[in-house]
Amino acid sequence: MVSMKDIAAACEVSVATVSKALNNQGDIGEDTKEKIKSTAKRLGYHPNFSARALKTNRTYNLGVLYKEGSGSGLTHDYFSQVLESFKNTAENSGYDITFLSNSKIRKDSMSYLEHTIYRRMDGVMVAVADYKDAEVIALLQSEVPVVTIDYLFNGRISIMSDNITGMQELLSYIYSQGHREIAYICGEESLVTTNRVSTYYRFMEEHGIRVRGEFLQKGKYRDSHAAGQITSKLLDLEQPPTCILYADDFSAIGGMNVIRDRGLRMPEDISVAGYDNILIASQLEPRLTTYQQDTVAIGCMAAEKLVSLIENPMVTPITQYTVGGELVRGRSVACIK
Amino acid sequence: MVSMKDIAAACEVSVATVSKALNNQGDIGEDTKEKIKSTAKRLGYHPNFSARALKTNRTYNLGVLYKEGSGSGLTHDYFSQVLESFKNTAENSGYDITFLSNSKIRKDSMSYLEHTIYRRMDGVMVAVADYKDAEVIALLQSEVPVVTIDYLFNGRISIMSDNITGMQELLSYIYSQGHREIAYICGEESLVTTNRVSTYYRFMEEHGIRVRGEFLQKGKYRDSHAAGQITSKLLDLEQPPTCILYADDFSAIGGMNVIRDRGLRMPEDISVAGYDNILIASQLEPRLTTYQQDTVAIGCMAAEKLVSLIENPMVTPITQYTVGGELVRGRSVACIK
DNA sequence: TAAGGTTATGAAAACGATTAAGTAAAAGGT
DNA sequence: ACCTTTTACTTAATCGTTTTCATAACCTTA
Repeated sequence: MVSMKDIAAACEVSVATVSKALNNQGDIGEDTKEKIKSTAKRLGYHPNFSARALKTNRTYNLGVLYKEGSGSGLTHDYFSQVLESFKNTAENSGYDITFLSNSKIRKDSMSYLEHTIYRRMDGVMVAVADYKDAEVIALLQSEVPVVTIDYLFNGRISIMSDNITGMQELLSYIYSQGHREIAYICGEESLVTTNRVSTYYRFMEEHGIRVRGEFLQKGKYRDSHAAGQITSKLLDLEQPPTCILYADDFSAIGGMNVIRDRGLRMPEDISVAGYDNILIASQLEPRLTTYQQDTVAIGCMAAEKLVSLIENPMVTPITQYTVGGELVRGRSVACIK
Repeated sequence: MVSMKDIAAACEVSVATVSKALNNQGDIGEDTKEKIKSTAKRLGYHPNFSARALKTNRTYNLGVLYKEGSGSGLTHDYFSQVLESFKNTAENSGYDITFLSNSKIRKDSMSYLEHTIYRRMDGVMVAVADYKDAEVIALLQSEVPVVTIDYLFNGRISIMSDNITGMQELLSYIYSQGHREIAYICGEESLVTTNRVSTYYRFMEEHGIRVRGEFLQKGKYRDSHAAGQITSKLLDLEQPPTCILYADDFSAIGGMNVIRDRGLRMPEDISVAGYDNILIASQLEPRLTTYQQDTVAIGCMAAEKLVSLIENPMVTPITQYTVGGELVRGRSVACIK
């Protein structure tokens, strides 16, 4: 592997000169600089990242902590889209990304924070379901620059998908179509769920609708089977809802199947709506009404803010950013006015 | 950041002794070793990865090169599952993974190979659609340890999903249900496509069925719209197929919608089958008949072979590994015997 | 008891870069 | 012609490890 020493020897200059020339520091004569650069290319020189990192204490490496209840890992639609966008933005700024491995798996059992320190990551993006995990908290309380996604932690930048507006827009639309008996099958406890559920209650209250206890059901995210079962229960009610709102599109699909199996028509007999606008949502029959979170903007903003925090810690405000989405009017909500 | 020097000072020994003690080298007295280890813990010592990498020339970092035609990035079902499994296995062996960024995006425009060298990655897993890309070829021809997924390159270990058996099992099943007029809408050119198409031809030949030209259609992977259009064409034929086989489940969904829109029933009027068994395949109506590739085994094996190649280059055979999958009998193929 | 063998530890070089400080030569100013 | 400044470089220290070789102390054994 050719190093600066080799270039220095070839050009008969010192290593320091080579370093400065390759880093475009002003201190070097034009001709020498050119000569050094061309021999570097000719010899096939590539800077040694480890050496540079050792000296500068900067790795240009960002950690990604992702863990989610159901263990779907990278196959999670919402997150994998956010991650893809985060990765692209980070790479544009010269940062690579590395996963913070789940300590439970790892042999020598490093914690997230230890892993971060070991690799000397410049910062970490955190997107987890379980913010009560002690290891996650340790990381959030550390000195490491962090941005969180869909979670607020004191003193940390956070990027939030606007679940309040999202839920509001969905409900407004459903309401505008004449629905008053709207059930909501929510997901596991989390900030996202809290925001959505409280918005549901507030919306109902603001529109003078009494929420019946059975209409707010606790389900699981991305579990079509569970959603199907709850849908069954809802349909069995003496006064079933006219519209069921699901925690996400996967759940909606589970519900839709149960509805279809019962010989009910959508949306004539019952309306449904999801959340996320996953790829096949547009291919469902009927086309699903849902809310598309702006995963690209979320990932992009997370990367931008994290990089800014790393490179200009003093001028980077520690705040919460909210990213709106877009209502997708499918054909799964009937107009019953 | 506490370093070995600090521990050495605290224990009144030399840095060399600390290094040996922490790495469990035999050369150290039991009591000193214990003392060093406990002070290391007490002071909150974490080894500096960059320094170690600089000295040992090992980063315990694996590159992942992934690029796919449609630009779906991490949101690609098949790949994200393989990657998840690869990542878990790699982490178990003490390796982290880093994405090889797409050079087109990167500002300073490093090639894949340059990126690999810059980060001094110990090895790379390659999963791309376009194996004609000059940068990909350069990487494959380099000195870097590599495993490829679903592609054969001279002198490289490759992990292949068994598309031949997969296609055969699907076709056998469809055939066993009485179908003879089987159309196949394949994906873009690639080794995977080649394997599947040739298997299709061979199967037909072996069963004495003449393949009609219109029955082999060229589509795109994961493009439900395109698949829908081609489905339309097939249905317009004077003698339409009794079963349409799609390149993947996404495409199948596109086709199913067109079929439904035409008022045809599945599988009574026409049968369909997909490939991949994506998460919602089981939720479709009718439940999709498809073939599930063993993404977990593929990712796991890729990581194992790559690590083995890195750690024991001499005893690691350079061969091709084939990973079988499983036929998923849904309800989308009718028995027409 | 001297020669040889263990065992535990230390000194120092090396990995490949960055960077502060120093220096010689050329250029500029009066 | 002399002093100052600028330019273009070099020297040398440093980052935190690993590793080879040296060394001192102690233990065998003939």
